[in-house]
Amino acid sequence: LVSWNIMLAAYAFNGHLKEARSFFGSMPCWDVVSWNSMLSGIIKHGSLNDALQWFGIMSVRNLVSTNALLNAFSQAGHFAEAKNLYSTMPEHDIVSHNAMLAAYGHTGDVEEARCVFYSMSYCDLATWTILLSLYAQNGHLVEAKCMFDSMPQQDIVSTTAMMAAYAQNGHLKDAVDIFNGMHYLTLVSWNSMLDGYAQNGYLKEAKILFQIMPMRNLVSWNVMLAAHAGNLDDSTRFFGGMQARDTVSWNVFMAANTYNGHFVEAISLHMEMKMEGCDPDDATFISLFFSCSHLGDVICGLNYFVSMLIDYNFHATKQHYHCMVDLLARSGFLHETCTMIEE
RNA sequence: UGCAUCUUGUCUUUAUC
Repeated sequence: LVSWNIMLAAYAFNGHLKEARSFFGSMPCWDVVSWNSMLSGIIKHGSLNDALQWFGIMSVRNLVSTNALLNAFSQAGHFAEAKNLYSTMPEHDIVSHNAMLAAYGHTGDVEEARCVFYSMSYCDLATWTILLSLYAQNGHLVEAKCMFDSMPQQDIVSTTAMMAAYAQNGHLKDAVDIFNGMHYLTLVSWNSMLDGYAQNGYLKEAKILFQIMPMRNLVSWNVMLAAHAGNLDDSTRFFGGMQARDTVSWNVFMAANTYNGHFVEAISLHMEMKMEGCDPDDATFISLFFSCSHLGDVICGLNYFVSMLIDYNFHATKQHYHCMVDLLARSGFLHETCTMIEE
């Protein structure tokens, strides 16, 4: 059974969901790991609805299944459901707590995160690292450093997190010091350093680092694409030269267009990205709303808003509502703006 | 008591101010 499970996990983990499903069907017997492997494959590569459906038909479940679902909600931006599941699930382990903490990291809810943290009877390296990043990403660099100093050991992940924390908060020198002191570097370390240079205005250094990096992935390319956003020609050239693109690449390029006032082009990129097989995400819609807002095209913006809710089944976040308020208000629909705020 | 398969941490994109 373990051998079968390993094969199943290989299919599911790498996104071959069709093969995984048929392999699952051909198995002589199943245990909770089999069901969970399929579930996590669907969560990683499929839709939330498919994951929920699979969860519904699972004949055995355990805490791992529930934790996976909790993470699925969080990844999909359904934080209310995540919180609800977390507070109603019959038992928790450190993975459940960490997953919920990470979810609060995404919403920027520092206070809620603190409550979870104080309720935990013990924590591990992941807990400390989640808190470190949560503080750093919300502008609390001192607290982030405090987490780094408080953790019982520092591993490659937490050290990289601290490095990124410095870089993201404008302390490039400190980030470089950590980078130079690291015994070995992962792709994430390289990307963090690359982004540090790019975001802090050192484009020349970023270009050099990009050339000499021993490994690169799409994140590295996207960082460099974003670094060129100030100049639409450069950005267009770089984008055109990319051998592969994902949703983030398209989002970055859309942002480059809006940044340079090319709102119509930004909106049309949305069609192109779909034709290339990249699905829009919540950030894509924020860019779209922004472009519509600056074009004064309320109808177009509202259409996209409805499409986001109906066609894509996304939850509108606070950011999306802010954009809609901006869209309506800029065009003088004050009454409708107030209605949207109130409702 | 110990070894294999499933869930949590670090990198890139977005609005307002």
